[in-house]
Amino acid sequence: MTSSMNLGVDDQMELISEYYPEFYTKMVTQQGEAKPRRRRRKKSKGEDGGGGGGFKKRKLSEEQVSMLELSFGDEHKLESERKDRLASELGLDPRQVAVWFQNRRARWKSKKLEEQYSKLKMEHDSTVVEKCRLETEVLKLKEQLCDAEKDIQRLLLERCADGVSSNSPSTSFSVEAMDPVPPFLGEFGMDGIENIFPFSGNNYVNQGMEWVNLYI
Amino acid sequence: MTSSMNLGVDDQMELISEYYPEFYTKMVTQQGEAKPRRRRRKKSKGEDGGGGGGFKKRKLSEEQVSMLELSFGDEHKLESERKDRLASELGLDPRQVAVWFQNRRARWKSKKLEEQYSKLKMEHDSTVVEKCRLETEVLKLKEQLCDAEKDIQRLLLERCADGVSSNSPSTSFSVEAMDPVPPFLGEFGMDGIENIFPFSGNNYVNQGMEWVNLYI
DNA sequence: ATCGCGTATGTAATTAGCTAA
DNA sequence: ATTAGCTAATTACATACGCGA
Repeated sequence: MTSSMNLGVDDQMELISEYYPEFYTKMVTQQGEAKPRRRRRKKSKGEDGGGGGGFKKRKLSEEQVSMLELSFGDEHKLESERKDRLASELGLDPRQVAVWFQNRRARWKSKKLEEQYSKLKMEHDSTVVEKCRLETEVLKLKEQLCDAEKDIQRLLLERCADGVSSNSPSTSFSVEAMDPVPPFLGEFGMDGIENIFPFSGNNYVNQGMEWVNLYI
Repeated sequence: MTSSMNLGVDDQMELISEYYPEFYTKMVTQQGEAKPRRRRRKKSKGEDGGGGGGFKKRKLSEEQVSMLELSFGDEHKLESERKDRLASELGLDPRQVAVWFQNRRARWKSKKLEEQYSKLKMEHDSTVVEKCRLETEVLKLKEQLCDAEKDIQRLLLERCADGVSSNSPSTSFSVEAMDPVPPFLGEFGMDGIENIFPFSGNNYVNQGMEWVNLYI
């Protein structure tokens, strides 16, 4: 509806012939068929290829494509020399070869991107599983720690109760033990415990059992 | 120049409009000039036989595109009715409108995919960070648990040493009275031990249970 | 600096295969 | 069974950018 018809038919034909120069079109057919009046191409396969109104054969032959693929596999870049060689070998215009490579690179890129996506997806999923596992482990450990703390409190109370007379050089512990112990050993809260039990040094963990000597 | 000499002008137009619908759409925008004659294309691909001339401008005008975008924003699918309406409003072949929508959907899809990728990437990264945090937390908790366990061992030894003379097994249970720990202790068959050490029997004991033998 | 070339990106159009009305 | 519309892949062209002689 917009203007469009300000060009004459000749001009349009000129444009057509410029746009679709024969070298890629292999043209043809020119079937004398009367008029494709109004008809939309009755697609279905054969019609076009055979002689229906097909103007051009834009599709590359299988051989051409496989050759191009082979070359692409060697190297995604296309130097002039290779381009010209391929073009003459395959009977194509160098321009076609160049365009094919451009498009092939684009395709390769998006496929690559898709691969990366699914790779990342896998990685992510397994990381999520790991994270869940760690979360439950943390919960379990916290619970255990809580229980252990309760045991310690119990033992301390017990000792405090019947150990007043005994030789424990650290009666002060008992007093300290009465302090409100942090109900839940905080994420980083060994401090409370250490204050209460100064005998549990930081590093004795490494060696393990020397402390036994103190009591044996 | 091409092979259409045996078709009348009308037929040519029909073919043209069928295969190259863009020819009766824009062209305009080309500053009025009836004949876009000779070269504009600098050169390079120049060859192009024939007559050089013109350019094609197959691009849709901005107005057309923005209209289409608007419509696409409303709804990605395109019903016939809308297609025809748009086509006549924009002076395009319905086929063009359909093609535009198809391509637009494809673009939209790949953009969407890209978004999803970066979203997943973000998510993944933050999950990895979380996982690291959890790992260190697990280590810390294990250490704390180990320390607590050692304290318990020490206290038990202490109690044993003290209590040989006057141990009141019931005293420890008085402590237990104030312990609201639910007795879900038996998971790992600690029954015998719990009788002796009625602490919250939990898995944490399992880790270093060997020492218990010393007292049994 | 300009030009030529290759590349990257975006868009238009075509084709083949599939599906549903 | 035909037909229209869709997706996915292809082919082609244009435009813009970078680089090197």
